[in-house]
Amino acid sequence: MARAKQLRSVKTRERLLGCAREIVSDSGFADLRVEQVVTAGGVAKGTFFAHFSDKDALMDILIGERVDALLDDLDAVGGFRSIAHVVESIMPLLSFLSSERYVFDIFLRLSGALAVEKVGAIAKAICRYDRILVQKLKGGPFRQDISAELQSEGIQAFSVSSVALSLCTEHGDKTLRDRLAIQLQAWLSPKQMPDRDM
Amino acid sequence: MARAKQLRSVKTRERLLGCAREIVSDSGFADLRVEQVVTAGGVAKGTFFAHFSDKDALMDILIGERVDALLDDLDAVGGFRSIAHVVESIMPLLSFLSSERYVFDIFLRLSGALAVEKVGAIAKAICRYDRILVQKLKGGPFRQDISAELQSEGIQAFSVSSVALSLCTEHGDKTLRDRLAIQLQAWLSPKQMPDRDM
DNA sequence: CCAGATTATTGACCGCGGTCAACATAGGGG
DNA sequence: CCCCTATGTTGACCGCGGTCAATAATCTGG
Repeated sequence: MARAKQLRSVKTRERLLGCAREIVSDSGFADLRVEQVVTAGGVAKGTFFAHFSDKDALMDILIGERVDALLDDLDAVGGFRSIAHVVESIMPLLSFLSSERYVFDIFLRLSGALAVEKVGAIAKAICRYDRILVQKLKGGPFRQDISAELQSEGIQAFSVSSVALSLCTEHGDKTLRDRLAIQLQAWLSPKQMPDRDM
Repeated sequence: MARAKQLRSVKTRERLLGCAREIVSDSGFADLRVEQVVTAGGVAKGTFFAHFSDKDALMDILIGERVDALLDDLDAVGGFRSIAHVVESIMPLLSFLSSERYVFDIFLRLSGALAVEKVGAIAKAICRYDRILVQKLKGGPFRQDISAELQSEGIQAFSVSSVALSLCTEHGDKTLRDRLAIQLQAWLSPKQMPDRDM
């Protein structure tokens, strides 16, 4: 018979999460060490891994909640009115993802569900992101020949590639935004007359 | 005065590379250990890092040369004649990238030049990939409202996102190919009448 | 052929993520 | 109240990537 989780345990977990958040806000995600967290939390190393399967699982939570907060903002804006509106709306999220290479790496690695059961915070957030995009794309002033779902897929694909590029070339948000705007223009509002049936 | 690289050194490096290739062909990229390589090569661990800045640098070479070989095949086909032709042409590359999660991770991490000087094999290969795509897209039966360069960017973005998704959901190439085909159809041959000026 | 200067190699050592058998601390019947 | 069992916690230990001062091998000019 499974017994309920003890209060002591949840408190330990919350304490570790709190310490981790503090460390991240002090020195960023990439420099966080598990040792730091357990020292700050006053527990042994093993305890950490009793609460989180690995370091990535902690990062999944920390980054996932950040993304989720940014999605709250995104959710608050109305339906998309233009390409520029789309770009402006998702830029905060992309800025966060490109703020640290490590964050982007984690995000990509944990973006999908590895197994059906172990869907993490980031994976959940991405599903939510997709739902939000689809909802705001519906009825938007964009191409009608493909579904909002497919439009959303494209936005995500271009977003990821733009962030990846911006991390490589070490340019700022400016380049990211401009490149994305061009790509989304071509994706969401193609100007082609379909003269040929190809 | 800088002295020339000694023959012994080149031979050591080549031996390490050879051993590494063997190990990879035996047990894949992810399971390769630096210790394995140096043991097989009959040198000390430090020697490895005298020849490669880190393990990633070795992977960059090994994966880069694989990609380059696949690009040779791609280069051999003529200009793109259809969406299906594009998909079939690049599928070998995408299959390789999705063969191991580790390979894809390395590929993404090293896909851009971190510094201007240290452009690795993978980054070079991607540049070549882009050039090849652009060349084969020019004059293709696709949309005319955007440049071949932009078309190529989109293909790369959709490719990456398709591979990433296929790694998460653990489906085979089939799903990857189908999803990519749909996305590229919408990207390269939009069916929209531009009735509105948006 | 030798001496000094460069380059190549060595292996003990470190940092850090992750493991695990042993131990501590709760609950819940009897 | 005590014992039993499930749950929590511990810290020594491991694997593996990466470092570096010391040593060996090689080259070059005199």
